[in-house]
Amino acid sequence: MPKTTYPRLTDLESLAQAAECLKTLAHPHRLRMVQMLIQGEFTVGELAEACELPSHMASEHLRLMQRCGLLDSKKDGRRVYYHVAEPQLESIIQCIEHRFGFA
Amino acid sequence: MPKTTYPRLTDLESLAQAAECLKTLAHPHRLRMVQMLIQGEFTVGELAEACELPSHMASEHLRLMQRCGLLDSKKDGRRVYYHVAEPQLESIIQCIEHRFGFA
DNA sequence: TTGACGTATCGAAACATTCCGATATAATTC
DNA sequence: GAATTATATCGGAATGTTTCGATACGTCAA
Repeated sequence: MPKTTYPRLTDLESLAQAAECLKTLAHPHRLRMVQMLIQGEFTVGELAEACELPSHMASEHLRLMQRCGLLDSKKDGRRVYYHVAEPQLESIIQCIEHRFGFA
Repeated sequence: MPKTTYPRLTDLESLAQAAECLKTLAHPHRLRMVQMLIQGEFTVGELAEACELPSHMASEHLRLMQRCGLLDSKKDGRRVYYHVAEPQLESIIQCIEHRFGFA
């Protein structure tokens, strides 16, 4: 008797990578930062102010998102501008916005 | 001099709710379960086997996803069938699959 | 070249998540 | 009703995340 057949399964290693990105995104302040960054570049200080955070904490959140490839940054004098690096990020945010009725 | 203008910001409470859902989804075994469930109903045992997990752990993962509204379940005898409750879940998974090149 | 500014890093406390063995419940079979 | 099967819950150890004050670094202006 044959075993139950399942849908094709993605290997757990790829899923773990996806999960890490998602986990990084799954934070209210980080979601707000990404919502802003989808519309353009902002500095650490601007993102911090929008999230009502001390800027050293904004910096830390941004570092995490940069580390997993969601964002990138460029320096201009003593400011650092962050921007979206992952093209798919906008669609994911749109799904989320659509789901939760804000937008 | 006027303050910098930012994009309209979603309130942090809604973002926190979205973040909680995302965090729940952000786990390799849970992603695999959801990938399966998008294609139909499965029991705890089937999902556990597909993830190579003891079934009491699958049960726990499923409980978490049910608690935040991603899944729902129905009982049939001593088996419990889980299925997708959140319609937007499929699009989110598609974004992720598209991003990571599996699918 | 001193002081202020914008950003980043460090270390530790507080908190949350994951995993697992043990145990419990509920439905079925013998 | 005793044993078996499928699922769920409990408690705790291990691990990871978040936050925050303190501090450091690079850049700019005076």
